[in-house]
Amino acid sequence: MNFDIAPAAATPIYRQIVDQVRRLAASGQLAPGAELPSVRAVAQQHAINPMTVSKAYSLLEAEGLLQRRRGLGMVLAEAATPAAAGDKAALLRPALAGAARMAKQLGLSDAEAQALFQACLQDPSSKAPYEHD
Amino acid sequence: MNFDIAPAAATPIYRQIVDQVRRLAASGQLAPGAELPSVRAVAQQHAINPMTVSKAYSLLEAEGLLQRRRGLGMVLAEAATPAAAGDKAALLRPALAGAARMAKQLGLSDAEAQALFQACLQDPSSKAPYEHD
Amino acid sequence: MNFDIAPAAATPIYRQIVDQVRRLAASGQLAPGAELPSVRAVAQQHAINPMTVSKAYSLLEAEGLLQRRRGLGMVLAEAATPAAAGDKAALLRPALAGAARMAKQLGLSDAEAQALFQACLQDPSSKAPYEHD
Amino acid sequence: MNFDIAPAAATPIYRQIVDQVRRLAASGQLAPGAELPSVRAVAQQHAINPMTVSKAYSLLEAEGLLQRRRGLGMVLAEAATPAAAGDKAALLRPALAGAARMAKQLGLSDAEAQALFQACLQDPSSKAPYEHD
DNA sequence: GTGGTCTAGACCACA
DNA sequence: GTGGTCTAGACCACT
Repeated sequence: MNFDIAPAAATPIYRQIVDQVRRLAASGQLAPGAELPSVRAVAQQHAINPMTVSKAYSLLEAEGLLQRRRGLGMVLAEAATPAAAGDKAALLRPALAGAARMAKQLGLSDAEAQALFQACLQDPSSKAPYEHD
Repeated sequence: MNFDIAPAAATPIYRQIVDQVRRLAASGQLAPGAELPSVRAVAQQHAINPMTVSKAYSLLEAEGLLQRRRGLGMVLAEAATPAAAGDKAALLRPALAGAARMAKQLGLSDAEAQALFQACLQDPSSKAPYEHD
Repeated sequence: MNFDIAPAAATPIYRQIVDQVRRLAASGQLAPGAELPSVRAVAQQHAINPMTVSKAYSLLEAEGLLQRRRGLGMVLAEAATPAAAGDKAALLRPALAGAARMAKQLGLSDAEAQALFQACLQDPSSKAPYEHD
Repeated sequence: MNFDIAPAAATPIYRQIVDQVRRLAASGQLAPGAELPSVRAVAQQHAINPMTVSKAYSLLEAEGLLQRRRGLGMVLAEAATPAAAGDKAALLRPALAGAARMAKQLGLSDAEAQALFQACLQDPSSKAPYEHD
């Protein structure tokens, strides 16, 4: 399991992790009982502070999404079943709504905006949103 | 000219202004030479501090998008044609790319994501993205 | 007589005028009794506010360098004889001293700095110093 | 690392900092990855407001010359090689070009101007340029 | 510890 | 009228 982290992005690192776990859990790509990479492993891999990863995990634990298994690290909580389509939509909508407002301000037609989105869906490269210059 | 400001959003106010001017300039809705509302006017209208508005304008000036007409106010730079102000697509793509990655992590199909985006384009309500809790 | 005015520069317009008249008078390029261009002419030629030109002339009058001849406009005061070389140097030194400090911070040798200055002396084009981005 | 700040000069403090960092980066005296003194440290050392320092750093970040290491401080951007930071000559030329035009207006010969510049290079004392009266 | 953001208010300078 | 600059102090967020 790899997190997709952009240290220079505007969204704080701990939040990038939290949001990603939420989404992976909602989609079922992370199954109940599945182990998460250790704090140290994540920290080392992305050259970030272990405290940052730990903070993210702690938040997810407080939320009930993760469980601490002694000596084993964190695993996805058994109760964390994949979400219904509606719930998934709720996690995605804010981002899309923001993009939609931007498209309007840019004077793009709905068709143009959708074409651009389609391109992004097919090409998963490119950077994170809201980066500071 | 009115800015669309959400004081409670996670994105700082000054940045909301900066981003909006960029998009309005790129779309041509703000023509080169056009006057921007005065710092004091914007501040009063949205009940925010003049310095916050001033900060946004200063950044845009440093960026070359705005020019100071001394003692008169700020105008959109003559050189800031919609083309020069940056591709519309370039201003929108980061947000869409981020949303696309989220959709993948949620296990949504491209069609599902597109449908949700379509809904957002037609319903301009809803909140700003990336709000902190 | 033409003033060399850069409306976008950091130094205020009125001060650009004041300093220029001082230098032209010190050098003798503007002789005692010589007429200065009218406020309206300068304002129109450079698309600046007549009040700005007027302010500059008033300051120079208060300084004794200009005299108001009724119906004739401003003329250089009879008492304004060309300055000695030492005085001219005094008007130029601050600018050169600032440039010298910059050269040091840039790690340029004296020879390199002088070569660059020599180039500037021979090519009178290029922009004003201290422009805001 | 110490900044050279003149609180009484006409050039605003934040701009003195910005310009100095630019020059130190261009000269290589500040290497990519090097840490800058903290906002609070600079503020305390020169008895100025932290926001003033912060403003300078923010501008330099927007410019791409500095990068924020969250929670740690600012470092010179990795991409900011002396070359990329802008030609040394480009940073010095505007000041020299302005001085050259002044010299012409003063009726000084190139040799006289050069001699005066030479003196300034050897005597690093003297005041900042463009002080308002 | 770090920087970011905003406020409130002051004073200046320019046109 | 306009924006620019700085201060003092608050609170937040990240590491």
